[in-house]
Formats: sequence, C-alpha cells, structure tokens
Amino acid sequence: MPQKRILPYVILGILEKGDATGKQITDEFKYEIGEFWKSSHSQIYPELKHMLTDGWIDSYQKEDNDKEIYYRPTNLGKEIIADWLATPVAKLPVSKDLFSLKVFFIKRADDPRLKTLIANQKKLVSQNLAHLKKREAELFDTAEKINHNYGHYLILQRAISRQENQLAWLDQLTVC
Amino acid sequence: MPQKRILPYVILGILEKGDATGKQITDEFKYEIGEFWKSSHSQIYPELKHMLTDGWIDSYQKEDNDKEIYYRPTNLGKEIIADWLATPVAKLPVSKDLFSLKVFFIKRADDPRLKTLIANQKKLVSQNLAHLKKREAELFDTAEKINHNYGHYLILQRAISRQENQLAWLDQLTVC
DNA sequence: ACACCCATGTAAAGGGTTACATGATTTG
DNA sequence: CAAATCATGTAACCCTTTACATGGGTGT
Repeated sequence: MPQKRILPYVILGILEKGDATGKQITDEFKYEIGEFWKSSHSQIYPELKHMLTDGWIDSYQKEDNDKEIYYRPTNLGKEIIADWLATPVAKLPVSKDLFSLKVFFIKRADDPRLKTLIANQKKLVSQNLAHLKKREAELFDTAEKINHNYGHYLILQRAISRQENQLAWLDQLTVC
Repeated sequence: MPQKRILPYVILGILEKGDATGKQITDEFKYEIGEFWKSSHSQIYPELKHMLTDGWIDSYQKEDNDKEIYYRPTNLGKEIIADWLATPVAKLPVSKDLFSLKVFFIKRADDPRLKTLIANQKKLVSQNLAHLKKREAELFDTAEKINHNYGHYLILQRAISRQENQLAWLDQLTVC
C-alpha cells in the first residue's frame, strides 16, 4: 500500500560492484548515489536483515574483525537486480522542489521576495555544479574509467547538464 | 524528527488565491502544482483539521450544500505563508529519479538494457513536454495572464526548459 | 586498563500512499 | 426513489529522518 520499495534494489546494485559492509553501503549513498537517492544507516541495516531472510543476499565475517559484516548477492539476488535494471521506468518522478513551490505562489514580477529566492537558488546551484565538476575530474579522468562505469559517467554528465540548464535559466531571469 | 512539514504551507498558498474546499485543494495538486509537488485527499483532509486547530485557517459552509466545507486563511495564516515565501531554501532537493538510478548501475556502454531505458525515458519526457507546452498555451496566452500569475508562469517555463534539456541529452546519447 | 571512536542496531514520530468507509447530493 | 457519484473521512502500512543505545576495536 505504501510507496514502492526501492532500497533493496539499490543495495543489490551496490553489492554487484563487490561485497560490502553496511557501513560501506551507507557511505556509497553519501558520496556517489547521493546525487539522486538518499538513505541512511538506520534504514540500511534493517533492510539488509530483510534481504537476508528473503535470500537476496548472504553474509559473512572476516576473522580479524568480529564487528563488520560483509554482504554479497545470492544468485536469486543477482537475478532480481538484473530484472529490475531491464524493466523500464513507468513514469516520471515528481521533483519535490521547494524553490519551484515558493516561486509558484508569488504572483507579481515585482515582488521583492522573488529576487531573494532567485539569488539564493543561484548560489545553491553554482555550488552544486562546482562539486559535480570536481567529481567528474576526480572520477573520470581517463577513457578507461569511463568505459568501466559508463552508467555512472552518464548520470554525472546529466546532473551537470541539468544544473547548467537551471543556472542559465536563473541568469536569464536576473537580466530581465 | 521526521521529514519537514511542507503540506500546510502549500495549502495556505493555494488558499491565498481564494477560499476553497478540500476537494478543490486536492484538484489543485492534480492539475497545477502536480508538476512539482504531490498530495492526495487522504493527506489533505486531516491536514486541514490540523490547521484549523492551530488557527492557521478557518472554515465555513454554504447554505445550499451541507457537505462542502470552505476554508480560508486567518490573519495568522497569512503571516505564516508570507514568512515562508520570504525564507530562502536551505538546500537543493535530491531528485529521486529511478531512471538515473538504473542507468547508474549499468557498467558497460554496450549493455542492451541501456538502449531500452533511454528509449523509454525519451518517450516519457516527450509526452510530459507536450503536456507542459499545452498547459502553457492554455494558461498564458496573454501578457496579462502572465503578469497576474508570474510565479506560475516562471515555473512552467522552467519545467519546459528542464525537459527540453533532458531530451537533448537523451538524443545526443542515441546518436553516439 | 581506560577512554574514545566506530559499526551496528533500535526507537520514536511523522510523512505519504493505497484501500476502505460513510453520508450527502445528483441523476435517471 | 433507487442508483450512482461525489466530498469527506479513516485505517493500515511502509518510508524516512533524527535521536538514542550497545558493544567491539583502537590508541594511549
């Protein structure tokens, strides 16, 4: 009845790149996937348990550390993620964007709040854009790296393109 | 502790344009705000009660219909929405985009699933773009209409620009 | 051995979606 | 006036975030 369950698929996707602990999966959300999906450890650990009981993944520990638990996809899990990736997306997401929402409610072009909102948004988008370009330079400085993580590369390009588009739009507004 | 409460502000924003029933507010989400914020009646009716007890809005009924309940913002409510609109957004939203997520996990450029995902996304984005342009033609065919709902106009422009950008990006991919 | 940090785990409180329910109003 | 529709309302369920808790490493 509630929202569609996405997290386990994301986790499977992460584990396809190599076994990982809950902590490592959590960090993946912080640094890589974080641009377009968020999750936190308090969601991830229970989800890992769930996936274990469903047989999507199994776990093991390394002898030198009693604490860390490594996870890897089972054959079932590999099947599931492969199917999921092959299934096209049914509908476009709604971008829950507070900036758009606030602008929407401002009726007149000369409302001073509009200027404030736009200036602020410009700052946020520029910062994010700078960050994305830094990531691009760090992660994809050779053709080989691009070829080995092509999807990741594409998505980073798209994120950059999107923010450039938004910035251009904001700039054009300021001129008027 | 949970997610930040946005709905009541959106409702206040809607009510600023004129008194409305729960049903009319619900429809607003379906047709106008729906591009960048979603809600459903089962969330809206309880929220209206909540806002009533907080004194953000009050309600009245019309004599010819026992069922419909009209809401309007109180002075407190008007203050609150004004403050909210004047407050700049603190951070960029994470666009929870399943398309990006799936692409992210595809490692090789020659993976056939990539083509499928992209073709499908193209279709979705084109449809949405067509819809947005239709809305633009319907709602903003005169300068006067633009000036009286400038924020709405801006947001529609931005939505269009964004989808055009995405489509260009998708097209460029297909060529390669 | 002690204190600190870190990986894992649990709890609490809303948000958000879908399904079901109810009573008024309109329609044939 | 019976049936269908409509506005409102309720319930169940999971998602998501923040805060708190625990017990194993690590460093001194």
